[in-house]
Amino acid sequence: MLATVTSRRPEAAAAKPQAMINPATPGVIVRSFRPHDLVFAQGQPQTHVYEVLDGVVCTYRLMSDGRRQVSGFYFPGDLIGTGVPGNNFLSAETISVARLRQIPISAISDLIRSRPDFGLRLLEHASLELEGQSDHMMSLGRRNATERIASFLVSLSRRNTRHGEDAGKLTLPMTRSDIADFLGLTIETVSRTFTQLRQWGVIDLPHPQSIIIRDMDRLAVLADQALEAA
Amino acid sequence: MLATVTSRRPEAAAAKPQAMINPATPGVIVRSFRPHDLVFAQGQPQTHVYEVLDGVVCTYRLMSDGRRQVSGFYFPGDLIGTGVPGNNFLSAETISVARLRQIPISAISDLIRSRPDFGLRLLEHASLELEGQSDHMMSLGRRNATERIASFLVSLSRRNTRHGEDAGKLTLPMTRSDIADFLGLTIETVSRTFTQLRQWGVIDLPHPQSIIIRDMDRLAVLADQALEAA
DNA sequence: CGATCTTTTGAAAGCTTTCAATCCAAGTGG
DNA sequence: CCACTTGGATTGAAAGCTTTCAAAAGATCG
Repeated sequence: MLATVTSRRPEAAAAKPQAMINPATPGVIVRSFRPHDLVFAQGQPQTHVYEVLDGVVCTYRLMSDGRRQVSGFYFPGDLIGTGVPGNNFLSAETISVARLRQIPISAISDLIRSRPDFGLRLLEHASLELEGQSDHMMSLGRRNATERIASFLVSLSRRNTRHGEDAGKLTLPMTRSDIADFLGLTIETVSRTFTQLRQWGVIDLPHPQSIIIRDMDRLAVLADQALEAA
Repeated sequence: MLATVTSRRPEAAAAKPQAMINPATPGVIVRSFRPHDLVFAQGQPQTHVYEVLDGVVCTYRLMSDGRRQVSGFYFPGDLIGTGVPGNNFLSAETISVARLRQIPISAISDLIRSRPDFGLRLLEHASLELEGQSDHMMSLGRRNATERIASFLVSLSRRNTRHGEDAGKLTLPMTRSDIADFLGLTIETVSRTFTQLRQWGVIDLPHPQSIIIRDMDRLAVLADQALEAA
C-alpha cells in the first residue's frame, strides 16, 4: 500500500550514523517488516530495543475509542526504546517497508553493567528523546495548525541537514493520517494547512509525498522553534 | 503569595520514598526557594540534577511570544533532570516554597562510571519520565478539555495513593494558570471545566485549591487513562 | 481502464478562546 | 474592626479556529 511511498525515497539514510549497537552482540538480529506491521504493542512486555536500519517507524498510543496519538517517527539511524525492562507504554508500527536491528533488553542491562559508557549513551539517547517530546508538547499544547505543520516541516528539514541531505526537499513517507495523529489535528486540517502554505508561497507540493521548501525563513518564523543548543 | 497554599498541605510527602541520591556525595547541597523562583533556565548549561524535598516545582518551555507549555509538576521525592550534560531544554520554577537537593552533573557521570546500577536507575527514571510525557501528549493532542482535566485529577489522585495519602482529597498547589499551561488550555476553560465537573457531581470544590473527588469511577471514565502496568 | 484508497475542498457545527466584567479571599492601612 | 487594594478565580457573550460531515479530485494497482 505504501510501498510506492517507500520507493520514492531510495536515497534516504545516505549519511547514516554509525551503528549504536555492536551487531555482534549475542541475540542481536535484523528483521524485515512490511508497511504497517506492528513492531511491538502497548502494554506488552518490552523485549527489545530497535535500531532502524531502513525505512520509517512510528510509535503511538491509543485510547479505548480508537483515538491515536503518534509520539514520534523514527528514521534510519534512530533508536526505539529505552532498554528499561517493563511493559511498553507505546506501540510501534512501520510506516514503510523497514529493516530493524533488534537487541534483547537482557543484553542491554548486561551491557550497562559491563560497559558503563554504554549506559551513558543510552541515557543520552533517552534525554534527547525527552527533549524532542518537550518540543512536541509545545506544538500540541500551544501552537495552532499552521505553526504545528511548520514546526513539523522544519524538524524534517533539520533531520535532512544532519544526514547530509537537501534541507529544502522533504519526503513524507507517512500518510496525512499519521501526520494528523502526530500533530493532534485531523487529516482535513493537515491537508488544508499544506494547501495554505503552498498558496502563501512557503512550500511547493509537487505531489502529496514531496514537499519543496521555498521560503525557509518564513517557515522557521511560523514554526517559532525554541532555539536549539548552539 | 502562594505561601497559604503551601501551608495547606503540611501532610504532603508523608510517605516520601527514600532519597535517590546519597546526600553525602561531594557537592550535594540543599537549597531553599520561595514561590516562583527560577531553579534553572531553558538554554543555559545544565549544572545539576534536583531532588524535590519539599514543595512543588514545575518545568516548562516558552515560545518567543510568551506562550508557555508546562511539561510537568514535581512533588517531594521527584527528580528533575536527566544528568546528561548539555543545555537545559526546559526551565524550572517553584510553585510554592520549596527545598531542593541539588547534585552536580559532574558527580552524576562519575557515579555512573563507578556504580553502573546508578546509571540504570537514572535510565529508569528517564524512561518513567518518557512514559508520563507520552500520556500527557495524548491529553494535549487528542483529549478535550473535560478529559484533560479529568486525566489530570486522576494522575494527582494516583500520586496521592502512591504516597499513602487520601486518593479522594486533592490539593492543587498550582494556580489555574499553571494548570492551563500544563493542559494546553486557557485559565477560563480550566475554571469552566472544574465548574462543570462540580455541577455533574463528579467533584467538590470547597475552595479553589482543594478538590474532593466524589465519583472516582466517572472521573476515570472521563479520563480514559491508558491502562497502567499491572 | 475500473476499483480503491488517499488527498483535497466545501460548508456547517462545535469547542475553545478572547475580551470583559464580576466575584472572592487575603492582606493593608485607617 | 472594617473599608480598600490586589491578585486569582469564575462567569458571560461573541469570535475564531478546528472538526465534522460530505463530496470531488488524484493517484495507484490489478
